[in-house]
Amino acid sequence: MAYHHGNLRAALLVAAATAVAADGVGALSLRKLASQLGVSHAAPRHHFGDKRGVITALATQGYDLLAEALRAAGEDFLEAGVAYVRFALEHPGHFAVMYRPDLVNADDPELLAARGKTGAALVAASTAHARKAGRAASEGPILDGRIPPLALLGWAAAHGLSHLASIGALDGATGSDQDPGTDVAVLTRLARRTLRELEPT
Amino acid sequence: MAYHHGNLRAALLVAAATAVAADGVGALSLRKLASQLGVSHAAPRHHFGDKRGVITALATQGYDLLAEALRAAGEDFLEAGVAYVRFALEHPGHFAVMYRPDLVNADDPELLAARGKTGAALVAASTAHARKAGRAASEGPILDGRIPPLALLGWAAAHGLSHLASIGALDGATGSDQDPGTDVAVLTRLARRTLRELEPT
DNA sequence: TGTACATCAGTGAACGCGCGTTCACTGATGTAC
DNA sequence: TGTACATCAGTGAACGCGCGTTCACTGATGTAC
Repeated sequence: MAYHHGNLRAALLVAAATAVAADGVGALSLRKLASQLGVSHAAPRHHFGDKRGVITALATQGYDLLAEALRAAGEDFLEAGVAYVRFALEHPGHFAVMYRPDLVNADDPELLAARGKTGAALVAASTAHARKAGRAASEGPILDGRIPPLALLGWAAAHGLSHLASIGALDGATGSDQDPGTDVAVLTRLARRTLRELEPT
Repeated sequence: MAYHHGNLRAALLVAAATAVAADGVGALSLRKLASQLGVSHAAPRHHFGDKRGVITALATQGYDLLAEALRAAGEDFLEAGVAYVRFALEHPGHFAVMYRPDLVNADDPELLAARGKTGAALVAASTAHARKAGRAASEGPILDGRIPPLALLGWAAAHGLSHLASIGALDGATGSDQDPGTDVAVLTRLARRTLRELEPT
């Protein structure tokens, strides 16, 4: 074991995401993370300042990953919603922390930038949807703080599905024979089937 | 101060709901609750056994309250959704704990009964909706674990709106001049406007 | 009406625990010359 | 190529804190007779 870990910052974020996913953010302990990585318990301080800093960095990474997933879905409302749900299922540790403003440094510039990227991707997808539905003109602008009802509905539905799925509330709701449990594919299919109800016909 | 509080169980639940709403469930401390009520820190043990018991009782009370609110909304899909959102806004402490299966005694019979009542009320509302939309026959049964896509969409949307609103993510999304903040009425109106998109026309 | 007794509700001292944080430190790395 | 020095990354001992829980206890209440 070298004196310098070499990659401690990234390794801590991976360990933190895993720990939060497993036991919830309330059980997150810097000491546990450090010992898992074979490092002194004071080492994280160097990279994140304090515990809040670790959580802030995890949330920031989550927003970056989500923004990228939304961007990859293209300007497609349905696919963006599905990507949102899939992100929550595949990155439960990040997701759990992204909507906990009480646990992060609210004015961290990197956090704000990453969150802004996610917001822009959501707006892009809903703009495309509004255009497709031919309702853009009657709905007013999106960027000044108003969100078209249908776009908000889509976001809320994707978010609700994500949250419900992440806590296991949808287990048994798929009609599938196998226990869905953590089966991302099954739940993704459920999300697609559900969100399809919002597509303009 | 009488030796017997007389109403300690109920008072503890009120204090717990307030504390969770204010600082999150992670900051919940039995010692703080007890001292707020002017009671020894070991007193809660008599009524709830341990901390998990307190949280379980809070979740149970939450499900009871929600089931009653849904029932009061009648078998009306839109109003049930609005009631769901309003419940989350008016009882944030309960709501925060109802979807945290990791924090409760999973097999507590009273919890299961109360949760079952809520589930039944949700099913009733979505059954009514399916009937209204004239799609019941093609959607298959609801009670055997399958949920019609549109009903799931409604639940997910209501849940997503509730969760997003409860963490302040919708502040500024209403288009209202005033800062919505904790304004239940404004957010309820937003929820109604949003969920209306799901109504059969 | 009174007495004995069981049960219920709350006390307060004590325990051990894991935690985040602080601090002076040391080993490793990079850079200027 | 070698040396000096600044900076970066991680150490490990120590601190105080609030917490949940345990335990023997005491005061209050209800009930049987």
